[in-house]
Amino acid sequence: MMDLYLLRYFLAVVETGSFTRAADRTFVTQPTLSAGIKKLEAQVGQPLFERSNRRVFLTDAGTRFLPRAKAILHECNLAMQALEETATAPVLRLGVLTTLSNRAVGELLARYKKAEPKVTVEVYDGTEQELTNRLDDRSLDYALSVYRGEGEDKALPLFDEKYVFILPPEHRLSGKRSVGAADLAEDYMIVRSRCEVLSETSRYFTDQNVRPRLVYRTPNDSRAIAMVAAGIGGTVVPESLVDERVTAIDLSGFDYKRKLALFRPRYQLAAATTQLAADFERHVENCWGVTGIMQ
Amino acid sequence: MMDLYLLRYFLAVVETGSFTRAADRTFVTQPTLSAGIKKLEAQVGQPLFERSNRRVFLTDAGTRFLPRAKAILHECNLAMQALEETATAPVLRLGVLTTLSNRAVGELLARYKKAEPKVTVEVYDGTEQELTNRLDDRSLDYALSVYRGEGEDKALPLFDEKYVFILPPEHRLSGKRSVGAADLAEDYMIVRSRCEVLSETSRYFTDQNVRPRLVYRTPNDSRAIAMVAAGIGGTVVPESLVDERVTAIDLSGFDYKRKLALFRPRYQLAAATTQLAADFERHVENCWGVTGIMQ
DNA sequence: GGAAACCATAGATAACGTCTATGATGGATT
DNA sequence: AATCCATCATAGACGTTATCTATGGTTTCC
Repeated sequence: MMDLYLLRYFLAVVETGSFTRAADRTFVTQPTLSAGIKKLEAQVGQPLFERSNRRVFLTDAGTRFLPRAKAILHECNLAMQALEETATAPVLRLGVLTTLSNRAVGELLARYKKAEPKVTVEVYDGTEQELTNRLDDRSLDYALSVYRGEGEDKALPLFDEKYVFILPPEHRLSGKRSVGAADLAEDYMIVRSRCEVLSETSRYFTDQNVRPRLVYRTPNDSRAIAMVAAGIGGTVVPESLVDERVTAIDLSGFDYKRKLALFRPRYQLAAATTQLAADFERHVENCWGVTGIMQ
Repeated sequence: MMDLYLLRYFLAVVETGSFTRAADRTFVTQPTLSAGIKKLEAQVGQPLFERSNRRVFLTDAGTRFLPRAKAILHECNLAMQALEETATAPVLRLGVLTTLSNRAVGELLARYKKAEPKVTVEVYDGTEQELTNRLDDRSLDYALSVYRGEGEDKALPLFDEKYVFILPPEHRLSGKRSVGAADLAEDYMIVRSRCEVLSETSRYFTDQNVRPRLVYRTPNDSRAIAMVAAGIGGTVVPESLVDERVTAIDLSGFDYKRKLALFRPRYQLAAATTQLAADFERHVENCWGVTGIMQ
């Protein structure tokens, strides 16, 4: 495990181009800094600098490490800032799975806002794992994500939805109700890199000896749908993501579905917010309950 | 500055609920861990645990610190992983300002993909500051962001666009070409928390003694627009974000514009990628040049 | 050729992290 | 009520570490 003071030495060398100037900047002597860099290189297991003719250059490992070192120290600063901030007015911090429909989430929260105009909802995107982690580390209160059988103390089950394949409206297949993998053999595929059924989708095609050409990959579903609408290719999405800019068709034999849930806080809420939380949970259940999204 | 080994002690205490068990988990003795927690509390300047009747509870500061401590150690793990990863096939890492139109960016990249089908483009969202930081720390190659007069070595200037106010189509003002602040005095305001002209927007209304009610705040522009379309309120957006779900009107006297630019790599590209980069820059200039977005 | 600049090593030393031993406190048991 | 047990805090000892000064080795500049 590396030491933060060594990261400071490392960044000082990168910024100054010299061990001697870096030592000045970090208020130690040059031999101390030299030994510190040596120690850091031992900790990470490979050289970070190439010393050549009294000059210092980053190695490939050093270049790769540099943004990470900055991120670590940035997180440390955020940690100190978090401690310094005065407690702000309480808000509801809601995580939302990136693959959820913006429109559906917007409508859900619009209705909630009408019912509870004083509540501030902070919305955070994330992958399943990110949302789970943030619930665990208490940086989120609630999360809308995929249900995987968690107990009722952790999750309020919501509705099911299936996956469909979306295409530009002018696509030759856009009038069809359902197609097979072979129908898409010559088509372009857009990859939503955060799709829950990414590997299933891949297997669906490879099992039928079909290999659509991958032309674009993005974690941002709105961008993926925009790319479909723009005509660059098609992609698999949960049904609720379909909008009027694209055409949805079924994939024969692709029967995967996902069930959503509202994940509950993993810590004891303050007394002042338990009623607010209960109201929020009821609202979500009313709007997105097991019978589907309320129209 | 805090020490990482102390963060490990801290998390062990949180996870086990006890200094003694945390000491076991971190392979030190209980007095060592106790002193370590004391040292960490000195470093951060406030108590993180409340010791009460031989039990340990997180203080408010400790609760606030916990996700940050986890994030720091997570970044350290990412740093180590980054060093361990073998060099992957080179890609073009493009940062895109969160307030850019998904549709416009999608079309830009769709055209590029047609011209250069073999290039993998990784797209990352961020605020201006985040994109600048990531260009600086070399975790992005290019970025599409707001131009603020940077030199040609850093940025390729693109087109201008103005800001407009968007409303749900059925709004009473939606037929008008232009409105004043007073016309919106009783309306609801959605805040795109990453808008470049957030403070100017606030000042526009307060200068005219108007205080629209803030009902929703989100960093996600797609969600903000979905909320407008859902009828919850209106918001200020750059013109290119307007789509058919909403109505755009001008705000009288709100003359702010933004100029976009393609920000260039802040390091020497490898020889193998200089041609690719030049092609990409030309593509962007052709599509989003100073005359506006190519239709 | 000598001076200057810069990184690496050696040895000394103060500071540090950890140990054992023990104290203080409160709850559980008898 | 007395005793035992569990747990955190403190004290002192000690091995290790981070930093210092001194100096060596190499390269560049004048």
